[in-house]
Amino acid sequence: MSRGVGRDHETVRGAIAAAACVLVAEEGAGALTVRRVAAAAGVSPGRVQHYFPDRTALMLAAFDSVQHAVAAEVATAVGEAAAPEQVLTAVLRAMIPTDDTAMRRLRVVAQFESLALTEDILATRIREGHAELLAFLERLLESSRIRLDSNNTEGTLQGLLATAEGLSGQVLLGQSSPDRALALLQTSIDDMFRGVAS
Amino acid sequence: MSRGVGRDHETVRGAIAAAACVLVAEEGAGALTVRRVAAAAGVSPGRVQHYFPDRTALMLAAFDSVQHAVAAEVATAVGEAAAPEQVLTAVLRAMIPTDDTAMRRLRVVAQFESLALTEDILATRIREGHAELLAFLERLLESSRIRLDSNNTEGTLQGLLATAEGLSGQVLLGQSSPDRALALLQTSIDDMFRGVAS
DNA sequence: CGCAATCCGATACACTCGTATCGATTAGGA
DNA sequence: TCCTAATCGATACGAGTGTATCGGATTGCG
Repeated sequence: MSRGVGRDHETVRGAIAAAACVLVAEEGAGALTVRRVAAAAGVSPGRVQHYFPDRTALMLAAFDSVQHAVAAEVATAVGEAAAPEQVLTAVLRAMIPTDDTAMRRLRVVAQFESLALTEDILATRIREGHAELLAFLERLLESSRIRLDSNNTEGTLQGLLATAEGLSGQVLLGQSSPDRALALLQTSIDDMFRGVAS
Repeated sequence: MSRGVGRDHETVRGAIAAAACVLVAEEGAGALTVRRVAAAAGVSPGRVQHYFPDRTALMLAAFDSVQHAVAAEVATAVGEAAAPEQVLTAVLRAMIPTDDTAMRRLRVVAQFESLALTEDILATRIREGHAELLAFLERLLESSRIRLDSNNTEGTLQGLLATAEGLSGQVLLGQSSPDRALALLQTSIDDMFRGVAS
């Protein structure tokens, strides 16, 4: 079944999109090309063209691929934690790359974020994902007995997310080691939980 | 004096680099091309080629252009402030884009940061600039009577810078309004100055 | 068994890219 | 004055790009 109608469309699409992601991680967003993605996936350029009509469609599929990977990472971080505070901490720590795979994944995310400054469709999707994560964390804290100070849960969470994103960028650029970034993030989290009537 | 030896080399180079910056701000890093930069600068492609031997040289010149603009912005922010706390606050607030020009400037910085994930030379220069800013702020606070808590001035500053960078990214992506980002940044700064023996 | 739909490789075309090169023009020092 | 070096525009070439198109191969349904 190497040809014909029998192929699982979504499987092939996903494999090509995944190959596109590792290509972006290693060579940047400028490598998002039909022929180079085909080479990275070990596939003929015609096949890539068959599954993705546009270069834009290829780009969006690659973005969906990382976004799903990030969502899965967050899900496992949530699953391993018990108390709401631990969930929040786990999610935030997952935004700091420590091993190679997280490094690659976050490099891809960074590349797409810079692409989003030009491509409006990407910006919209990133905004949606960001809002979804924020809402999830907000519900998490509000449904628990945890009440952050200054009755401004959303703002506090947004600040924490910004800190984690900034630290992630510092690690990606080699300005800070992963351990140092994790430590700084932890102090920010602790500062937030301090002065809280738990 | 439109031709010949009389031209001021650095002036022309700077003008082309500046045009390259606005091009990157509007169309992304993928627009960093000899011909497109020439068109944006209102200049023949041959002239751009004369002043920049490589595409890499053009890229580095454009990066130097924004870096100098950022340094100038920081300098004015420092000049307008009096007390060291005000200087720190002014520098951090300058990292959040409020008007169009700051928006464009920080968009360019973001594009170059994503390029730096692939181009090592850019990453080195960004690291140097970042370290320089960090050292400046550290000297500023240590030379004054201000002593931050936990005798960890550098770490605290790095955390604040990460927060400002993260908030800047959120504003660039439209996830947060400039006013909201400024407010969140201010609370982070206030939280830091709280519990300090001033 | 047909046969239509899908899958896939190959080719072609028009374009843009970086870069090399040539010739003309101009300014300023010998 | 004249001549060298700098400046600049134009052209050319090979490589790589997105995309359209064609033909063959394969599968599953009627």
